[in-house]
Amino acid sequence: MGSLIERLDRRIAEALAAVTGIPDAAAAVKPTEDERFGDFQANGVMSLAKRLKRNPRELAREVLARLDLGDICSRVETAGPGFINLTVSSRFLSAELGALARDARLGLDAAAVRETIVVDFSCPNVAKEMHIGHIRSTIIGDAICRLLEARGHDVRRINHIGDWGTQFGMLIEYLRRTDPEAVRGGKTLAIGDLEEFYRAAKARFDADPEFAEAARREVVKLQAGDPESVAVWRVICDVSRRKFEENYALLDVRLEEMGESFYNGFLPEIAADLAARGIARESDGALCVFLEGFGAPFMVRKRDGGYLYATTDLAALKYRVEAMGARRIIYVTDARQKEHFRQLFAAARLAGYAPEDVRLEHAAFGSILGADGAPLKTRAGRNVLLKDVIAEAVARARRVVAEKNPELPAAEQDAIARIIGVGALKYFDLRQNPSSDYVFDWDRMLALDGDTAPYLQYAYARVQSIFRKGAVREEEYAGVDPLIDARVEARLGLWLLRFGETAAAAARDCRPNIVAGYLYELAARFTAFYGECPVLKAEEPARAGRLLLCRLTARVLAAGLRLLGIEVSERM
RNA sequence: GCGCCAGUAGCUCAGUCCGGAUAGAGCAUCGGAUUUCUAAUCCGACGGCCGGGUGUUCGAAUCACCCCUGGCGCGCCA
Repeated sequence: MGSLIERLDRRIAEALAAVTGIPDAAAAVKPTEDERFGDFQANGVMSLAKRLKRNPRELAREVLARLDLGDICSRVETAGPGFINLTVSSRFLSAELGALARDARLGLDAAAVRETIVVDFSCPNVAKEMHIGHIRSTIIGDAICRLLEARGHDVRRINHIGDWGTQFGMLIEYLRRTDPEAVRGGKTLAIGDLEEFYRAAKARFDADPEFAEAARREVVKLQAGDPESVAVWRVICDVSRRKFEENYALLDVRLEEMGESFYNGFLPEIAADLAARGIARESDGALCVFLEGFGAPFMVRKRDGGYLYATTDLAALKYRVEAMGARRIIYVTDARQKEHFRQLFAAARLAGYAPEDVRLEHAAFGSILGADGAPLKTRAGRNVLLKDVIAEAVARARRVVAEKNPELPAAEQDAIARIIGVGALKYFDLRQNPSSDYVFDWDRMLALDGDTAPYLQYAYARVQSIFRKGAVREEEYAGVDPLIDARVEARLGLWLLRFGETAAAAARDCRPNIVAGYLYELAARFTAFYGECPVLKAEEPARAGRLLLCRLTARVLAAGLRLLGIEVSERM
């Protein structure tokens, strides 16, 4: 059936086509920004009039004469230079809300075509602790996956971890020397702190020439598949993986690991294929793809014969298209890699690894800055660890819960603090357009007022409180078409109807912030309704209708937050 | 040098792809609301040459061109 906007758009487009004879005339229906202009407006008449060199107001009147929207609207009128303003009737709104309440999907329809979509996100490096630099990719990537999954797609959440490369020689050699038992048996491992381990290995590498030489020999052995080297490499990867999983569990993020090493065997054939077909050629001893419009070539093999991340990315892309059947590949990485991905996509198209109808997207995100405007670091100038950030968010939330609701049992306070703390952390990131940088601010993130997760979660808890307080049974409101009397009810109801189209737009554009903005507005409209309209004490039939609005609000809030990977609490 | 991104209220940001009505929100500030379903709330006020300029258009934060400022990226790291 489509969203209300789509339906209005279609009807008006038909009238436009009938009047002008232009079949693809766009009605351009949008919600109004000012309520005096009704609920929706169609802007299409004006641009069409321009094209036809006609008077837009006159054209609008003709379209209006052709238009019968009596089943949806209580008022349809032309205004200004050629707008058509639409006001939805309360009878229609009531029926739509009744139908929405009976829809398990809350208007969020599955996409017309189910596609396999690869989302490449998180991607930490083995032997390094996850830090603040991984939070955006992990949180945004997860939200994008949830959005696409909600649209019914077959989403592959790929963790393209950095588990291969020259630094492994150093790490393997270091582990051999400092924990030979772990290397042999692998049962216990002395790597407590991955950051520390990496730093120590690096320090030794820089200071000890004999060690450095041994490390270089290790690289060769590892790449040649030496069993013992591979075994030690596995041990290091396993330790890292366990560390990553701790973070993912805290964040409730699920990933499928396919690291760089997975593509190792494909690299020579990629280079050979590109060279054989003349797509890449030698330059200064290196093998490069020269792409039009780029300053630098796309290098796939170094002078020394080694491969680069460009080669791995190309191999991964090819694999995803050919072996996994991806119709869309989304890379959730730092905006600084924009040029790299433009080159990667161009090279993949040129090589035929990605046919034109496979969409390649770089969902780029900006940096997290400290209060000083520089990228966020600890006071000592180190990376802020992800687990520390999560712990701090939960601890801060815990203090607030204890202050606001001291009578709750400690265990429940803990559980609520986790939901609020992690939710606040995620929401603070997701509410902004991914592409922009943002300033990290604990106080704003966990503030109880304004556009924050706690505010949304609180709105949810308040709705649930109504049902608890009134010991409301489902039969009391299920199946009714709510009476829409008050303006605040209509405003809430109209907004509830837009959940599906909003989530679909966010999924299409890889923009979780669209959902965040929607939910904030929903919570605001709900609290306005809540403040003005008594629910439990209302007379029937208003009471049942308001209960239905409350139930719908709670469901949409929970479902919407769920799309962002944020949980709700029945009480807070 | 070449390229990419950003510049919107005191602060933090939406809106820019696809041009519409008087440019929105949050915070901060100020004023108001509570015998009432969680005040972790709500209502109101204040606050803008949308970095500058030129152009296209009935109409520009949005499109084009030029300039200024800041950030970032640019062959053998990822």
